[in-house]
Amino acid sequence: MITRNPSLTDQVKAHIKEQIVNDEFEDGRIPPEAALAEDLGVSRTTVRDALGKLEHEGAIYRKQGAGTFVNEAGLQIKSRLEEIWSYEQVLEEHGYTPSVKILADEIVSVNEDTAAALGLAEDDEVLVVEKLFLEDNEPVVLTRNRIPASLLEDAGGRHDDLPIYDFLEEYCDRRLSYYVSEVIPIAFNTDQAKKLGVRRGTVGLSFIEVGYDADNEPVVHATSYFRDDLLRFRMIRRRTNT
Amino acid sequence: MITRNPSLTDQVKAHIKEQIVNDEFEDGRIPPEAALAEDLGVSRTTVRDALGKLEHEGAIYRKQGAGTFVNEAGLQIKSRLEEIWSYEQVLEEHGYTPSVKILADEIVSVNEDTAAALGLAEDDEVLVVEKLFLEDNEPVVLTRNRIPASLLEDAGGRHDDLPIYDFLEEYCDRRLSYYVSEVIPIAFNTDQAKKLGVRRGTVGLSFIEVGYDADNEPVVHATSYFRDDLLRFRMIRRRTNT
DNA sequence: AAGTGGTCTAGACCACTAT
DNA sequence: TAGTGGTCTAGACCACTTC
Repeated sequence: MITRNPSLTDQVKAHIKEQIVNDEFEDGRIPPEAALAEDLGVSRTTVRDALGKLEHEGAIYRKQGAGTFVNEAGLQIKSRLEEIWSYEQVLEEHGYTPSVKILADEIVSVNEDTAAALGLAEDDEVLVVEKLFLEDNEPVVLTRNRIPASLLEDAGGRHDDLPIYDFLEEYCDRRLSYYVSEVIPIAFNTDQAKKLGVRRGTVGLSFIEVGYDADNEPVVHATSYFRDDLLRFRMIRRRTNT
Repeated sequence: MITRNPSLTDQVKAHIKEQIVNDEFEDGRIPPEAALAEDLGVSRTTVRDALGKLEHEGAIYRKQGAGTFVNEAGLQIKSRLEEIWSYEQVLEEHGYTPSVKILADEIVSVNEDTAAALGLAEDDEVLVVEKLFLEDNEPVVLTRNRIPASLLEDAGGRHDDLPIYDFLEEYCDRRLSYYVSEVIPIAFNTDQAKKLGVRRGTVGLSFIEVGYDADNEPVVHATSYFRDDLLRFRMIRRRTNT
């Protein structure tokens, strides 16, 4: 069930983004919205939506009355915390060729934390998949995903090499919509340190998160651990007028 | 120079948010956009913009063809990393009555890191303000802000008790627009531990960030340290279609 | 005064969900 | 099939910056 017809807005966004990356705008100044709309044969609203997304990503900034400009500093940011989706992708953006090692892939009884996170009963079962992401044989990220066994349509076969969101679409017919993540600094314990190839007590970042599908149902409980010396996250924090 | 006339969109957003908080929608179902538009006497576009902001905040979720619903889980999230602006506010949301202690407030020669972050020359000067945020006499957050001395319009007087963004507006005529933040786990050193009232080597979270004004000029270099045992951050990570 | 982004309207049509 | 959110248009007027 593949859907996806890039919206006009996304096409416009991609088009402008490409011109930005290729440095096709003089002095980093992007043409007026009205001009872009006419050139591309779309309405100004469509152009504005596209520019709004680019602004949110940090690729451009706008000044009322003055114009729209390329944000050189914003373009440099990699590993944006708000946008991470697959760790393969994150590592690739860092210029590495990542590999993945499956450390565990089994169906077990749910533990207390996961049951609470996913709203399961004590005696429910979950599929636990533990993976290690490496770059040049150096471990960088350790993840553990827990998915309710009741969601699995097909219990057999090799499938653990898929990114978690692909797995959920493929084998559970659920589309991951967003995560609520807790950001936690930790000193790795013996097990984590061994898997990540560092000394016990080394400090790193971790996430504890719950992923929700389009119906706002929790579908995955995940914990991730990162080597701070190899991967560091950034984010753009904007003013909100609550 | 006070501007600010809440836009129609923001008024609509606040109105709907209030109804959500007061649990005025049956079964967590929010009325159709067309109905809201008619009831409030605004266009559907305005309603959609307002709902879009609420969705981004995690207060609601939408399902094409089905409707718009209250996101009970999303409403519970406090201390959203993307939305932090003042630490006083963060602590208040946690139910504390925060106090602030000024540990330093002086003009000094810039160091290498700050010069690079703010694009200053070697011999430039910066105003350094170090603050400790406490709840019930218990330290929670330690921050150090560095602002180019050249931005200061008024060098004298007491002003260090203002939140950094108010200070920048008041004394530098600059409006802080966004931060680019690096999220780093650390083991506190002797100095940090002493100020935060924990043992040396305690693990905590830290930010290193650069704040930009409306003209996209860097105006502040900040470092912050958090006690993980007292304050923990969460965030909503959404899918992006690149 | 001219030009630019910001807000808002009214309406059309499409994609998807529910029944 | 009816109802809902998603996309897009065309145009008006406002707020602000620049010259």
